[in-house]
Amino acid sequence: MILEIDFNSDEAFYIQVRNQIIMSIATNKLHEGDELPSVRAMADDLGINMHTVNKAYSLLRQEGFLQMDRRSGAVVSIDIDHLEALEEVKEGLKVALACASCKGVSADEIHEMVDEIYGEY
Amino acid sequence: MILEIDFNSDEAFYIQVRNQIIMSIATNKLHEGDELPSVRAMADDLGINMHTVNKAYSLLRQEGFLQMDRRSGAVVSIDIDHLEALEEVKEGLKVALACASCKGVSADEIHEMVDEIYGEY
DNA sequence: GCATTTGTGTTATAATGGCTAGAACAGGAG
DNA sequence: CTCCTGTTCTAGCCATTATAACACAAATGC
Repeated sequence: MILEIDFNSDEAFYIQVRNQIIMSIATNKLHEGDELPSVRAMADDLGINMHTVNKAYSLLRQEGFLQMDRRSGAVVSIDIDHLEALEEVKEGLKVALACASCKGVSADEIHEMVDEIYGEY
Repeated sequence: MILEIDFNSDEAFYIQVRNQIIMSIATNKLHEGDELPSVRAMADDLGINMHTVNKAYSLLRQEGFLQMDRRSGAVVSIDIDHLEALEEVKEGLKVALACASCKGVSADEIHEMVDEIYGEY
C-alpha cells in the first residue's frame, strides 16, 4: 500500500485516498481479500489524520469496494451490481465527454484513451 | 437557457451550473457567440444566489468556455488548447474507468457508452 | 446635453456546512 | 492488563452560499 497525498491538490484528501485505492484495485495492486492498513497506520504513512482515512474507507465501503470489521480492519471486497455500475460510469462520462467535445476532442481520440487506460487493467 | 438545480445533490450549485452549461454547448443548445443571461437573471430563474452563478461563470471563463464583459455580460467563446484538453480529459477518465473496471464493466461496454454519448454531439 | 433610472459585474461582510484534526471512548486480541 | 482496532465528541478552518453596498455603462426622460 503505497499511496501519495498531493497536499496542493484541490481534491479533498479522503477523495484522493479513495481514488488511489480504487485505481490500485483496478491495476491489480490490490486484490479481493487483501487487508488494508489500519486507519491510524495509513494516516501516519500519509501524514494526515486518522479520521480522513476513516472517511475514505467508509466511502469505499458504501460504494461496495471494502468491508470493515472492528477487529480485522478493512478488507477489499467488491460488491458488483453491473447495471448500477454502468449507470454511474455513464453519468461520470457525460460531463467529461461534454468537456472533451467542446474542446474539439474527437470520439476516436476518446476511444484511444479508453484503450490506453484499460490496457493497464 | 433552461438549467435545473438539484437541491438534494451533493454537487455544489456552481458546479451543477457549470456542468450543464458545458453540456449545453456540447449538445449544440448553446453556440459560440451566444449571450448568457445576466448572473442575476439566471440566479432568479434557478432560485439561487447571484454569486453562485457568478462563480460558475468565472470558472467557465477560466476554463476557456466563456468571455465576460461588464456591459455585454457573458458570451460563449471557446478557447481550444487541444493538448491541454486531451490531458485533462484523460485524468478524469482514469478514475472513472478504474471504478468501471473494478465493477466488471468491460472495455467494449465503455466504447459503447462513449459512442452513445458522443452521438448526441 | 444632462440627470436619472436601470442593468451590468464587482467587492465587502457574514452565516452555514463540509473537511480535517486532537483527545477520549469502547471493545477485541494477545 | 496492555496494545491495537474502529468509533464518538469536540473544535478549528475553509469553501460554499447569501445579503448589501459599490462602481461603471447604457438607456431613458426632460
